[in-house]
Amino acid sequence: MTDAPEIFIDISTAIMRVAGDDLLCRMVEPQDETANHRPRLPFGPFMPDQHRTMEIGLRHWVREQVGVDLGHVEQLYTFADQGRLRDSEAPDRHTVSVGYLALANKAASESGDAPSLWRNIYSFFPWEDWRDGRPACLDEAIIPALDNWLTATPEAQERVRLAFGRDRDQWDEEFVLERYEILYEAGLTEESYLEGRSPKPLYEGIPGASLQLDHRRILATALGRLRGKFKYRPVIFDLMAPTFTLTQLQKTAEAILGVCLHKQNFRRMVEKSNFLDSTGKMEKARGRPAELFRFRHGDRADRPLSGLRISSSRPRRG
Amino acid sequence: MTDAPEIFIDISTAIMRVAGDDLLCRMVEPQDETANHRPRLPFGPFMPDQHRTMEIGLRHWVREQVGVDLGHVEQLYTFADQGRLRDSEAPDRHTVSVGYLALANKAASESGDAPSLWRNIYSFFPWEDWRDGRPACLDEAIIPALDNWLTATPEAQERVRLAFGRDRDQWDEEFVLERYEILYEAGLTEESYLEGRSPKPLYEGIPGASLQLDHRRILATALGRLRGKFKYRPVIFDLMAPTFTLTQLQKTAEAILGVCLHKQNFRRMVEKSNFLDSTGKMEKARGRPAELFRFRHGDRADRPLSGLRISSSRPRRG
DNA sequence: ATAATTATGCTCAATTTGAGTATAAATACG
DNA sequence: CGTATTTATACTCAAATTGAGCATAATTAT
Repeated sequence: MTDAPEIFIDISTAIMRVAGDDLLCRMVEPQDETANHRPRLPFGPFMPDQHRTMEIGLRHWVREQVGVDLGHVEQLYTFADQGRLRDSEAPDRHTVSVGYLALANKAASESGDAPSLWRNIYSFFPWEDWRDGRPACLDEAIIPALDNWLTATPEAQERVRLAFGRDRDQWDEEFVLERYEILYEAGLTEESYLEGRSPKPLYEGIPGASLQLDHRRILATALGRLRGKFKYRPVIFDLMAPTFTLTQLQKTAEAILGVCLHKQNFRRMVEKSNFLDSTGKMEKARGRPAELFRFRHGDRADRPLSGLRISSSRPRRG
Repeated sequence: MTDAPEIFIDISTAIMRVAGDDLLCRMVEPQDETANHRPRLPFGPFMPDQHRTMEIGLRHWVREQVGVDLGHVEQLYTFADQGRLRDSEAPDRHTVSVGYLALANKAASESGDAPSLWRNIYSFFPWEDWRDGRPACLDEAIIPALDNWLTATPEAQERVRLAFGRDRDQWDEEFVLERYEILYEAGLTEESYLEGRSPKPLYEGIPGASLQLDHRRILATALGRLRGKFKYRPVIFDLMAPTFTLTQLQKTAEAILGVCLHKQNFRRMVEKSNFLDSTGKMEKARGRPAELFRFRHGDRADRPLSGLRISSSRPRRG
């Protein structure tokens, strides 16, 4: 065994929040000119001398860089491929990147925080939002560009078909990372171009903002994980205010999944799940007032919020 | 920002295989006397100079240490808590541990490999095997010991109830890691004693062999992940021979889940999933011959093997 | 007053699930 | 040779769940 060379570990966190119909992620704006003006996630090195665990390290950097109050925190994945995280200041450094998903407590994060730093997650992945029907960018830009790439790379055919709906409407909303990776490999992201993977800026017709380093990859992992996880664990309540209406809960679920749900069936499923306590109160808004509910902690918490299998009443809305 | 101190990364792999009714994991026997004679998983340092990705590094160490042919490979988790991976030779070193799950191709791994190095996974987690009914060790040793711990640690009550069946038979077979972590924290594993977390060897009444370093923790993560994953992705076929009967497939599913399944319903579900092609052949054994099937690759592969929600016809057998 | 809007209650057919019973095709063994 | 045993497979049936929609209630907007 040769002795191992020096390695640095970066911890990056995708902090999510919901506001109205939008799923938001907290950004840090670039501070210098070298970084191409792209935003980034809060991140910093893991320092085992000062941080007993990585989660402690993560909370340290989040507090220091964005000061958001975190609820649920979950490790996503450790990325170590060389060439996907090149630091422009130290290109030879070996860096491994550990990505985390964190949910911001809604009440705490809405007060006194620069709202412009919270970006709609679908501004980075426009093809993932099907709430207004199939995203136009798929047929207008992405599929043609991928078809073009596939003529040169026929062995990727199967992967592409699996990730981007075979036949027609077979779209697994959890394959967020796989779709982003395909676009990266096909040279259809700004990141692939900047990292020298694509000779020409093929990404220019493709919508979706890019981020620094591998942060968009981490964000894709975070969205995919959140979409999967909230189907069988009640993490969605971390994104809600202390009390909420069933419509607000549904809008949150739809923002996460990027799909519309059948209202009456959503209500039926949620009621049966036994996760809600009714406060007697009502929320007044436009039409008939809606009852306000509260998440039932402890007791039966952490039971699968089962049945949240989408029934996706397609278009509508808009 | 202080500059970060030197860190080493270990990659450890739980390689799984099925033989008959047993789910096996490949071990490496300790080579010196210092290591307390406990077995370990194949592992080695991540060397970014030589390995472009961690998966390449993993395959390198696996080839060198055990020479098993790997099928599906999947990253599990990155553990970084200080004090859970102390190397007796270098106690001050900062080591981060990345765990992987790998499935051994059955055909390849059965030939010419020391069978004694493949250990039944339930020898490390006897409380996870419910195929013969509720494991006796739960009521005889584990629950009483945990109750004892809970009197000193009442805040853990909820966690314990969630992981180890509340009321009666509510047991989520995917919470393998959480259960192991609770036992570790309660001082009921050999690891907690050796790492100085438990002053007295409380683990002595609790069945289940221990491993070196944090390898049993990685193994718990691997089992939990496998139990979850094969319900919605067809990874189970990586554990099968090229052709197999439905009973063999079911035995494999039961070995993974640690639970018995209803035979007719399992058959119905598998047939509807469209994953199988029938070879015309028959397997002769004891009773009526069974048809041999083959996994249908490509075409519809990687569709959720949905409906593999256990119906668990409890005891029987034995 | 009436339209528009939102919430909620209820129905109904189709499908899926859980738990069997029944029968078929082999071997084991006296 | 015949009968028990073993294993595989086919089929049934009620209960529960799902997908889709209709109907009605309680507000605000005009």
